[in-house]
Amino acid sequence: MRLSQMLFVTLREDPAEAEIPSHKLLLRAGYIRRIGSGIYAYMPLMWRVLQKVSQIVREEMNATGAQECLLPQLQPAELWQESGRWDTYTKAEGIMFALGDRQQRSLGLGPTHEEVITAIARDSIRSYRQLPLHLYQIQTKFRDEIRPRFGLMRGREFIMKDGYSFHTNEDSLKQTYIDMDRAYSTILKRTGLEFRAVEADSGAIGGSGSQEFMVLADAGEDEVLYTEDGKYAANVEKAVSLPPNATPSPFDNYRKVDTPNTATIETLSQHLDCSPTQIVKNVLYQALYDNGITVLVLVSIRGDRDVNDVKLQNELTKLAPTYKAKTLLALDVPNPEAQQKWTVKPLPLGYIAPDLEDDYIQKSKQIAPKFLRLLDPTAAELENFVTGANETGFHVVGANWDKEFPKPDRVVDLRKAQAGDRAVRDPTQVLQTARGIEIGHIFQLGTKYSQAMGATYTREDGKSAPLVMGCYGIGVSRLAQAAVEQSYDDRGIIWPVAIAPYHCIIVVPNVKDEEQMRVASQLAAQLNQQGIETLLDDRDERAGVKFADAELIGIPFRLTTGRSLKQEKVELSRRATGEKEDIPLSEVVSTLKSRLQAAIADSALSVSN
RNA sequence: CGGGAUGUAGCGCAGCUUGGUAGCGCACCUCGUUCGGGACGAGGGGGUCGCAGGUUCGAAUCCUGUCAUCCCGACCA
Repeated sequence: MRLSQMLFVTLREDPAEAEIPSHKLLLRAGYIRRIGSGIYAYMPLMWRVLQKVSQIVREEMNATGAQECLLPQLQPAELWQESGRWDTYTKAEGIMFALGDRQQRSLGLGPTHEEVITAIARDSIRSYRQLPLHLYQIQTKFRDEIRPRFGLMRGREFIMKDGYSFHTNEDSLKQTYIDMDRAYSTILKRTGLEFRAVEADSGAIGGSGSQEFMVLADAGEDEVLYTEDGKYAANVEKAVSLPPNATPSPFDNYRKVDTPNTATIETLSQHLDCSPTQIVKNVLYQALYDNGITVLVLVSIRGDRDVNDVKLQNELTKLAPTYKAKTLLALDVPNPEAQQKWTVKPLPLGYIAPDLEDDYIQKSKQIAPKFLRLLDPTAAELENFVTGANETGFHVVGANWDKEFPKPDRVVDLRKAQAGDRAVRDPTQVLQTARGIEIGHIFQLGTKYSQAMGATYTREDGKSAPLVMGCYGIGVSRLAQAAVEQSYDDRGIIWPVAIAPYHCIIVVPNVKDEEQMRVASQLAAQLNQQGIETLLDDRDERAGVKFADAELIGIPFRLTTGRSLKQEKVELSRRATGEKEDIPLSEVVSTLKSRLQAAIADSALSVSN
C-alpha cells in the first residue's frame, strides 16, 4: 500500500479532547476520529489493528472448539423481560439504548447477548447429545455508559468478542471455564500485553465464579489488589483481606461524651485521642427496589474501614425477596434532598448510632418502615467501642454489643480491602495495589438465564433440565487502545508486532530520486508477497516529516532507501529500540522475516509457560 | 444525575473585561529554492464566531434560553 494514496492525516498537536496518552496518540496519528461522545470512527489503520486482534481472538477461540456466529444487535424487549433484565438495563442507571419501532414495539440495542443466545439455545438444543456447546461472535456492542471516556476505553459503541457455552452440568462448565482462562491468557500473551488475571465480582450479569483479565496501566479505571507471591489477585470490588488488628479500647465504662464538631472519623478520633479502629462508624444508604420500595440501610463498620459498595449491592440484591422485590435498581448515599423525602425529623448526621430509631422514617407504602441494619465483622468484634449518640454533638464511649446496643441480625463482610491489608489465605503476604484496564471477563453463569427463559434439554434419563451456562467476553477495541497505553514513547505509538497495522514501513527520503523509488517499490512488492505487511511512504515530503510520521503511527520496522543505497544496502530501524543497521538489499526479506518471527516469539515464548 | 470548564477555519489557540463587522500558529492550494530528522520565501483558499431569541444604529463581544463536548464526583457522616 502506498501512503500517497491513503487517507493519511496526522496532527502535530494533541487534540484538546483527549486526556490520556493512548487516546491522544490514536487521535494524533489518525487511527480514530470522534463522531460523538463515546462514539468513534475506526480509520483504515485502526481497522487493521482491530482485525489483527480479532484474528488472534478467533484463532484461540476456535482452538478450544468454540464456533463463531453473528447475533442481532437489535433485540426485542420481550426477551429481556423474560430474563427480568429489561427494567434494570433500561431504567435508573440502565445502560441499554432502548427504542420503539413504528408499531410501538420496544427494542433494545444489544449491550450483551445472554438473552438472544439463550433463546436460540432454547429452540435448538434438545438433547444432552448436543452438549457441551460454545458459540461466540465478534461485533459492535452498544452501552449507554454513565460517563464515556478516554476514547475507545469506555465507548458507547465498541467491539467485543462474546461467547456463551452450554453444558449438562457444573463440571463440564468448569472445564470450559478453565479452557477459557487458558485461551484468554494465550490471547493476551500473543497480543504482547502485560496483564494479570484477577478474581472478580460477577455484577449485573449474575452467576457464580468469575475472573477478569486486567492489562496493567496507570490510566486503568479499576484497582487490582495482589500479593507479591502472585498467589492472590482480585479486583478491589471483590477482594477480601484481613484488616489490621484493632487497638484495644481505653474506654472501660460506658458513658456519653460531649464531642462538638466531630462529624468525621478523623476529627472524632483526634478529639477523643483514640484510634479509628475503636470507633463503630454508621453509614446510611438508601436502596430502591424494582417494586418501588425504598429501603433505608444502616451499615455499621469499623471507623478505619470503608464500605465496599459492590459487596453491599450484592447483599441487598440477595435480600430483595425480603421486600417482595426481584432486583435492586439503585443504591445511593442519600443527599439532603433525598433525606427530606423519607425523614420525619432531621437526622443526627455524623452522630448516628447503630440503634438509630426507626421513627425517623416516614410512614409510607413506598418506604420500608424499619432500617435494614447490617454489621461488618470488623465492627462486630469490637469491645468498649466509640460510636454516635444519635444526638448532634455527642458520642458514646465504652459501648458493647448486646449490652448498650442490640447486635444487628445480619453480620456480613461489606468491607473494602485496601493495599497494606494482609491476605486471607496467607497472612504473611501483604496486599499491593495496581491500576488495571479490564480487557476480558469470564463467568460461570449457571442456570440463571436458562431457568428464567425456559431453556431446557432432555437428559440421558429422559427428564428435562435447564442448561448450565457460561459466558466469556473480551473488549477488542479496548484491548487495542490498552496496547497503546502500555507501549508508547515521546515520539508516538510502539505497536506490539502481533497487532501492528503493518509490520514494516519503507521511507523514501527523496521520491524524485528514481533509484530510491525503484528499490523501494521493488522491496515493498517483495515483502508483501512474502507476507510481511509493508507500507510504502512515497509521499513527496521531506525525509524528516516521514520519519516523524512513521514513528508516530508506530510501525515496528522501518526501511529507508537512502544514502546506503550506494553500497547496495538499506537502513533497517526498529521502532521499539531505535536501533539502526544497514542491510544488503538481497538480505532484506530474510532479515525482516527472522526479526518478525523473533519479535512474535517473544510473546509466544511466554505463551508456553 | 450533581458540580466545574469550554464551544471562534481540519487541528491548537488569541480576540470578549471596555460592542464598530475576525486574527495567529500548524495543516491545505500555487510558484520557486531546499531535500536523511517535523525547511524557507512569495502568493492564495477556507469561518452564518455551537444554535435560537433579546438589547443596540451596530453583537464573536452584553443578556436569556438551548444544544454539544471535556473534566471531577456520585458525596463513607
